Amino acid sequence: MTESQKIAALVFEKINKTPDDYYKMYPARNLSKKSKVTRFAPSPTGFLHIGGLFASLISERLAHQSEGVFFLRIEDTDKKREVTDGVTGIIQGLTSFDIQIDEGIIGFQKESGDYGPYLQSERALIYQAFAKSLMERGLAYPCFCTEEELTKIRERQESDKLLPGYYGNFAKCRNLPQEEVEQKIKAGLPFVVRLKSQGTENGKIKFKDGIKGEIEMPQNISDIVLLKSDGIPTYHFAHVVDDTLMHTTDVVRGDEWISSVPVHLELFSAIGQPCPKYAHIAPIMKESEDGGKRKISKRKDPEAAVSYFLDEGYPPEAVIEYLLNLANYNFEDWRRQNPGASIDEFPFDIKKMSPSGALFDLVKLNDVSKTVISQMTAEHVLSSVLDWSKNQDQDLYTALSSDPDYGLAIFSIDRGGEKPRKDLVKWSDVKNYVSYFYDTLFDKRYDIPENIQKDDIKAIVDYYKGLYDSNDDKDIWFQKIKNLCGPFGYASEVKIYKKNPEAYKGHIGDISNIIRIAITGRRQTPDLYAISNLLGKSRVISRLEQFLGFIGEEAK
RNA sequence: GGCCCGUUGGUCAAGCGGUUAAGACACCGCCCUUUCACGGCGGUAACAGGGGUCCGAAUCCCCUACGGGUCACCA
Repeated sequence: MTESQKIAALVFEKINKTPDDYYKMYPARNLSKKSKVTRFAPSPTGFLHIGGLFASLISERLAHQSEGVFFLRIEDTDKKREVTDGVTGIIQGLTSFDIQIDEGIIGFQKESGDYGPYLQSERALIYQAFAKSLMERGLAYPCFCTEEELTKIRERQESDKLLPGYYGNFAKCRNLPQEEVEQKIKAGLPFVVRLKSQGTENGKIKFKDGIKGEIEMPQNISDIVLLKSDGIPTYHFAHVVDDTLMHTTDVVRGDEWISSVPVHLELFSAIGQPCPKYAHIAPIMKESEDGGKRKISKRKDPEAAVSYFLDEGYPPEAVIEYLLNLANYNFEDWRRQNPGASIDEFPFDIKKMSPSGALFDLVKLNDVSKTVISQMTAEHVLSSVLDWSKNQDQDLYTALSSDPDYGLAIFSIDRGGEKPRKDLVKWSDVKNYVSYFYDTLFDKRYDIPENIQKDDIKAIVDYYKGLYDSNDDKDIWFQKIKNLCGPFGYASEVKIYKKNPEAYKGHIGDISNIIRIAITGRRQTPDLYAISNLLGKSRVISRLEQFLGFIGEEAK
């Protein structure tokens, strides 16, 4: 028995499995060569972040486009930062946005797949077996340095402007004699397990990142911590062990990890396994207070949490489309050519991802969302609004659910066809959009144009009230409005007005607008004829009377 | 500070040694139109700066500036 083996046996006396045992337990996946295995591996430290959704979306696309597997692993190795319900929040977030998880943690205390457990806190023995093997081979060692000692080292390195880290002469425990290790362990001193780095000061490593391209960096020379004093691994070690055992082929993660790639590469080589392909994605940014860019932050920006978009009532698919847009510039073109196609058919290409961080553009999201909603069926809109309003707007929910057919009729106006309207950006816009259809919701706020005299408005509405007949077909109805123009000094067609604007007070548009406002309160609505029909004669008349009363008050 | 990454209109971006430097959003104008919207047409607006290499540079190289990341028993 070598000295290293003796120390390993002492440190890990209860560990009797070897990495080989685990390789047998978790054999290669039965997938074709081109199939990618990807994962999302968040720590449950809060809600699902928009960046996390972005990374999962990309990972999921990569896997499912290649008939591979996308799994969810939870990195709960830091109990201090953990949040109750963190895991549930992440799963709910992913499910709301229709990210299909094939394997791993798939629900509350629910797991599926042959490569588990997928909760890192339940994998302690596995990491320890790998650490033991490294120690036996002299590639890891126990370190008894206290926090104070480490702080001192760091301070010295800072003041002497040396490379920070536990390496070279600073690595006091790197070559402790066996007897001393033995004695300290028997004395019950706490210790961590460190990598005995084989890197050299001037050595370089090269790797190819799927997004950033060729990158050259100095080798890792630091004896980083593998196992913390509680026996739980650090991220670095867990990543290497897990992604080896779970046969991950492509690791997609935020580019804050790029500087630890040298560590990961050394770790893979230490356990003698190939490393996966890496793709480091740039963070989603936000315009900062001083006009610059900064990473979108959980604390400052509500939109950092994906729940924000759900609460606001953005359809999940709109957010996904926007994100896809950010990921691949050609997505928009594809969508235009394939309206209605499932995003599964979009040939997502990781090489098309930008190496630099994009500003989150709410205005653009709004545009995408408008288009998405405009292409939904009335049934889809109604059920989505119902779902949303149930938790977010009781009054709206009560009104809509009281008569689903009526609601359906409302959302059917001007929907479908070649050029659907794009009035709705998100479900929270709906109340304002439908309020005039419901006496309980109607706000009676009239948006009256300034350029028309109150007396005219009053007279026009009064006159219209007299000639409105719910039995008229659309042409007759419209002809009546046209006929109304002349007597009040308005042109019955826009063209006529434009030829000779001086001759008129305005044109038929102004007249229709007044009627529109009288009935609905607002200047922008879909087809007024359809609205009137839905409202029914008595309500149209009473609306007109209500308006007349209002404008009478105003005149005083 | 060391090490990495990045920088094309307001925003997202195409571009891979020769282009009138695409397209989308936003903005403006016109047309269509019973309003608004939708749609159509058009417009304003960009290669961070400086050096090279080359007949020729947004594109290749170097420097500078700015932005971001990272240097934990956090992920």
